[in-house]
Amino acid sequence: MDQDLASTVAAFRAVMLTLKRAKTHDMMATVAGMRIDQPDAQVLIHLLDAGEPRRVGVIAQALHVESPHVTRTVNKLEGQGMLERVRDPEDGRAWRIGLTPKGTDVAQVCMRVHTEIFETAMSTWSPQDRADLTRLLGKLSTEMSAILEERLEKA
Amino acid sequence: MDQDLASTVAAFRAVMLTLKRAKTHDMMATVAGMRIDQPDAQVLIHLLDAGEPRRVGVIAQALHVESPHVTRTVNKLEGQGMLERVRDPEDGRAWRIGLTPKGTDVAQVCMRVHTEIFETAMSTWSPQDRADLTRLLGKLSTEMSAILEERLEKA
DNA sequence: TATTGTTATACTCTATAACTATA
DNA sequence: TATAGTTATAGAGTATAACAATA
Repeated sequence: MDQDLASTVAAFRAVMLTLKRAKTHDMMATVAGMRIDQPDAQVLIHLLDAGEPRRVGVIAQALHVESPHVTRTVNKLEGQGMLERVRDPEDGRAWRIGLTPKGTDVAQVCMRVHTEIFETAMSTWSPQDRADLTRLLGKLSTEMSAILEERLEKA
Repeated sequence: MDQDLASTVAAFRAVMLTLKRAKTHDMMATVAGMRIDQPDAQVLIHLLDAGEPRRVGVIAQALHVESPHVTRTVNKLEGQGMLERVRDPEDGRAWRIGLTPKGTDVAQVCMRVHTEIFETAMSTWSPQDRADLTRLLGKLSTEMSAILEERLEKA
């Protein structure tokens, strides 16, 4: 049983390591014909996933980074015509960051590239196995986020 | 079905983001009472997992980083008495990097801290769900590594 | 006075290039 | 000449601190 747990952690770590490294991202970006770095892709994907404009602070929280990091990424992408800033009508201090049509296109490509790797890896799986992985990873994600959030607040 | 896939990728990304950030690692290290950074922990865990001394190049390949990065980490850990270098008897150019007793202790703590988070997250799961996640992540890891390795070679 | 975001700066992690030594 | 590893350097990614503007 404990061996199972160790295997789970090891497998997760292995996938994470392959996805995290720069070469993997570069290869994916090249395949997609884009010149874009990892933080850019994360912001774009997040906004596409959200389906509506979001504040800098909200994006930072979702990506688990500090807001200055998001500010710089947003500035760059705004300069490239992928994002646009609009004053938040309900709070004069805040902005809403939204995807432009161009940004939406690029975000979709980014998401597609990520998805495609999983799709290929699972191409021979049974529908049951696919559904199970989705369900279990969803549970794992929810519960791990809650645990870590709680512990970080304590510390 | 495609929605399933998108959810899977999103869930994986969410877990990855929480684990990757510095604050999470720092919190874990503090809980474990250690002052150790992320690359250190990765090398120690890899060697513990391997169960025997390994070459620098082999470690680098397993962690998906370049060898100079491993060299520096190993130098540091050697200076702290956690690793030891022994000339490879079969190849005078190479070294075998092994855990000292102290390094083994620290590696076990590192691994335990990681494992404990997964364990807590899955504490209420059925044995079936746990076993399924282990099996499916194992498959995913194997196939994704193969795909990415193949594509990186082509590029 | 607290909060949203930005600017400025520094640190961590990782990659590339140039070199040494053995094969 | 090819390979294992190291040293030196540079880059990507992220955090912290100090500040501006609005609430």
